[in-house]
Amino acid sequence: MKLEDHLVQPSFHDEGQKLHMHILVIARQMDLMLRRILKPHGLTPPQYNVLRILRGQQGEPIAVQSLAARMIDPSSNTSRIIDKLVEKGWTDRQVCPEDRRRADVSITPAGITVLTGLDDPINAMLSNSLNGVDETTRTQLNGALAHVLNNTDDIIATQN
Amino acid sequence: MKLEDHLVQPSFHDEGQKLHMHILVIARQMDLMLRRILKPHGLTPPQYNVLRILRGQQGEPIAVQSLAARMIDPSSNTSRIIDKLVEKGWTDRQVCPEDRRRADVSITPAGITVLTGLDDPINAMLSNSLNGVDETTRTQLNGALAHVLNNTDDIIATQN
DNA sequence: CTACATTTAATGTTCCTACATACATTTGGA
DNA sequence: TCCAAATGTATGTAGGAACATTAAATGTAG
Repeated sequence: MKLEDHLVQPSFHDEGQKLHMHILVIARQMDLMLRRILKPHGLTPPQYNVLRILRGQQGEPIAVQSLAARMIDPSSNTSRIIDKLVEKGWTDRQVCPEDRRRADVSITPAGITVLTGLDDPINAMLSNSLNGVDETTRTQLNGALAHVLNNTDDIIATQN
Repeated sequence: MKLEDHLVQPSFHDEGQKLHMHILVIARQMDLMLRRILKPHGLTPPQYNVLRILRGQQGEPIAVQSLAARMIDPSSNTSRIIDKLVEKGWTDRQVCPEDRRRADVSITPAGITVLTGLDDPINAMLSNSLNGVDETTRTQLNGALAHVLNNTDDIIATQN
């Protein structure tokens, strides 16, 4: 199904607008696919994102704000996302002794187990979604998108 | 700011994963920029999306389900989005005489006026965000992303 | 023409998000 | 030492999104 069919539109006359729409629609689809995989495990995409970051810490606890900075959506309400994960026993949170304002967060063995079970289906999904896009093209895409990201960063910084 | 800095990650070893993250982060940024432009006008991105589709109809009313099919996020709660737009006087909704299950929706002159005022800032934002990406590259990107969209469509259809 | 299925839109409900605000703690200067 | 500002996290609140359910109208088979 082409973008034009998704949006039931005869054609785009502007490659830029089409690109914009492609990015939005694909991001939407990726989110949808991810949610469907995560749902049976009682996880949302931001919660999964947090667990992934914590696993990447290899046991080293991390402050809430550093977690937030690493998230795909940095405006997420990190405290409450952690709440949910603590409830389920997948993360630990405790007051940092050196600075009692801070909360040190880390992943539990149970959290690791959940993630491990998710690795295969999610990697499969990602790899399938890029089927037929060869390595060279992927690199080119990333190059161009890095450019776009730079631009959007500037725009957002200017708005602030 | 590179993707690696956004996610405070030293590097990606996999172009596919990087591409995935690029799409998610950029989509997120585009949504943020759009929301900031729309907010003073009391519009959300899905509401704006609906108004754009209605304007494209050139006066021809459209059923709620057709509207939903044209939206970037087709799972949106179209009825309630229209509620908001009707409240503000930017759309009309009336029962379709031929099939009284249907609701015919159209944009009002006031709605057109709002959109007209938004055209310039939004086009500027879009064009700025693609600064430095030449036409050839845009076309290449769209080609590759069309491929990705095909794949995600398949995956989602299979999940259903 | 009646009963039942299907279609279309609206609504109920629960959870999540965005944004603002509050609270506790630390820091740095007078 | 004391106090104002800054910092780090949590929470209050309003609104939106996701998903299921309902209600009304139409289609269809017998």
